[in-house]
Amino acid sequence: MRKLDSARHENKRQEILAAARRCFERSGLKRTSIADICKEAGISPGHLYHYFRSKDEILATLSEGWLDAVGQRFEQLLSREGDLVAPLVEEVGRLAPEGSSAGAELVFEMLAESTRTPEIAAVLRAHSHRLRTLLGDVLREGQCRGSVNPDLDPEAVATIIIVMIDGIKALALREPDMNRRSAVEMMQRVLFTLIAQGSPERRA
Amino acid sequence: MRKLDSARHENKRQEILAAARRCFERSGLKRTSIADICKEAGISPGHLYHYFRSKDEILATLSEGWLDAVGQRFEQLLSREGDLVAPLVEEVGRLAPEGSSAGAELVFEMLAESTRTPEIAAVLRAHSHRLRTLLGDVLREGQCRGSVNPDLDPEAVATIIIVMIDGIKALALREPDMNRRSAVEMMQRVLFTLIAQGSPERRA
Amino acid sequence: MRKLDSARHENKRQEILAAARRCFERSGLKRTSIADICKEAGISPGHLYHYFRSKDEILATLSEGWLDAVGQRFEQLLSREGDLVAPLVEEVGRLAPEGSSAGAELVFEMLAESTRTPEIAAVLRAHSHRLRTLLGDVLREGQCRGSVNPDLDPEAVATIIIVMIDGIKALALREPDMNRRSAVEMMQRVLFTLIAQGSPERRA
Amino acid sequence: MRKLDSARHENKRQEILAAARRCFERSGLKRTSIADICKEAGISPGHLYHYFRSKDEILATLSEGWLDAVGQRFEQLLSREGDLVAPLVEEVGRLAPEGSSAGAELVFEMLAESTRTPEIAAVLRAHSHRLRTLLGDVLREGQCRGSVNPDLDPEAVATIIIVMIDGIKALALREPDMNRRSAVEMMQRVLFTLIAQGSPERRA
DNA sequence: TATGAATGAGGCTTCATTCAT
DNA sequence: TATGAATGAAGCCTCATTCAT
Repeated sequence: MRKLDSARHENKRQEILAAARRCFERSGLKRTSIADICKEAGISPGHLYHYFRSKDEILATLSEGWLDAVGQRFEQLLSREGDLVAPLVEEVGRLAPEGSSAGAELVFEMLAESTRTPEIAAVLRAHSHRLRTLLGDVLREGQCRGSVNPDLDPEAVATIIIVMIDGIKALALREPDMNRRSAVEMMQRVLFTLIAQGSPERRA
Repeated sequence: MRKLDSARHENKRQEILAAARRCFERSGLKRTSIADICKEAGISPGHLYHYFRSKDEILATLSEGWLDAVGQRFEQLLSREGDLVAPLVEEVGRLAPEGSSAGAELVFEMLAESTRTPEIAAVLRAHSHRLRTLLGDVLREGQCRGSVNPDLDPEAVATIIIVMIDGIKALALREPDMNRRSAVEMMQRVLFTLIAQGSPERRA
Repeated sequence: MRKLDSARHENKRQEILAAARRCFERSGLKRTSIADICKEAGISPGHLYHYFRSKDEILATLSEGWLDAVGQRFEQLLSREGDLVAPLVEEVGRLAPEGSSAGAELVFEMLAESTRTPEIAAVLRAHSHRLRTLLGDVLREGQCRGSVNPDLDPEAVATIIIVMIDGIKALALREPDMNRRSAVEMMQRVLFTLIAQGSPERRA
Repeated sequence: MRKLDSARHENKRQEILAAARRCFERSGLKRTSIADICKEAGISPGHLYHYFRSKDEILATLSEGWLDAVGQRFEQLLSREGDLVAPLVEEVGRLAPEGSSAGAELVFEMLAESTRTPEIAAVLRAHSHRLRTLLGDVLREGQCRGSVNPDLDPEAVATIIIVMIDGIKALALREPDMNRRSAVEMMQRVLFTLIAQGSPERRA
């Protein structure tokens, strides 16, 4: 009984989160009202408060799940065989939103909010840490396997990668009509040059 | 007579803009109400509308001025003698917010808003274009002077630089406590390697 | 359960409409604020928006209901036996506001607004059409029964009647203290002469 | 000196009135702000208060002048030779706004306001009286000349005419797209039949 | 678990009018 | 005579949240 109920509860929670996500992506954080989310989720305003204590909690929960997904993709890299550099660079390129700006606005709205909402700041920080750790692990593994330049500091490179990912998302918003392909490719080349093991005299 | 009056008008406008900027930086775009700005500027709620037609117009004006400032710094590069690569890389590094996050939130809030507010999108797009042109000019000039790798496409590199600048600002918000020095330095190194023409042993 | 709830909802809607109507009649369209209506209805300012999307919607709904009532009175004429001319003329006379100006101001405020508010214009136009159709039907029926002059164009006469009704309402506002009885009677006589079939010497 | 000044003053007053009229006709009574009038008149908001004590005073003054014009047209009828009925009916028909609704909204906005603004009520009442007197005079003169039915009460007929004029203006707002020609003609025919002395078989 | 009625503060903006110059 | 800066109350509407059922 309990199990069932809590499973049901969790289900509904996820449904609401999904609805919230759709709303946020459609209309933005601030422009999405609780009423909007309820309508999208097909529940009543009052009922939502059985599942979440506040709008902020919805956002926080949502963000965690959403950022988790990004993390997972990098985690999978580790389980691959052979060269890691190419797949890593590939994966970074894939994060560049191709057509739409995906949920990039949401990230930026969160970044903007983070100075004033500690919970959001915490979520973002946690995600950064995790992503850096993951990327660091990948790079370290790459160094073991000999495909990544052993002179590099994995964490610093990981940070560079994070910077680039955010930067490209920003670009997608700054110039939605731009063909970002060439920029992304050049960025991938830069990254490849930076990471790949090769003629060691090219780098310090 | 006229001059004086319109000077006064312009003065007040600037005062209000300054007040708005303080408010935006203190509380964020959406959390700042017209009333807040008026209080900060020491005027009555209605009076603000003698100077600006709407909250959006305030933001747009503010942004233009603010983004202009960034543009000017790059413009000055062009008037320099000798090598342009080092100063350029230097300048990019300087945009990495050292202690506070400067007005970075504002940019991200604007990026977040841009999907839904065409005016803001226009401002951001215009700034991107201008910045890319400026950076492109600097790089081209560098190619003429022989300090920049002539094989590079100036516009593509300019785009990379913009991506990096935004990315670093995001980083400053993601991890405010982080020592970003090393990350910035590494990024500068990457940039230098990308741009600079010639013997790689020139750099550490 | 459902039924009950939506009945309740409808009830409250009607209460609010009634309150709005009282306010409009007391203070006029533009001088009545949402706050006034809420106070009159005994609800909070925000709550009104559960029932109506805007002040305009309130007006439109109100008007429809109100204009419907007028329409019904003419509809009933059709179900009568015998002569239709006298009852019709009677009914028109009854529309002349006796003591107070009833809701005449409201109509005129709507007429004044109609040039600038398409929704209101639509309501008024729809009502005119409906009224003309109704009156036309009555007149046609009268022609069948032989009491209405068969040479008349029912629609044109219907239009004349509408003109007279509006004109009398205007008169009630132009000269509230005037004894409108004689004017109304003369107008009825004119109408009768115009419509009625038969010996012309019957009327002066 | 005085004369000149007060002539100038009067001039400016008229200019402002003209500007106000344009604004009122363009945007309606309530939607026209003092600022709008000032812009249209090319003066500053503060300055307007040298010429008029309030917005209401502007409206009152304007209305007087405007309604005067209508009065004058009927006054001229009296100075005509011969038959008065045809010209009178003609004149009434001319008041039916052909294409645009002219300033009809303004009248109705005033009618709507009149219940709550005694000054406006007074203006409207005065105008009604004057118009009735004028029309009464015309009709009486017609009776003397033998072209108007001597059995009629001139004041009552005058009232009917006023009613019809207002009613047609309302019609022009109710159905702006309607071809009002036939309605107006029928109304003129009705009026003619009512007023004219003589063989009743002349008209349908 | 579920509803939706209800709140009330707060947001942006407008505007008639006054006042210093 | 003329300006336009300045006021502040009010208007319409939104919305996160609570509460009775």
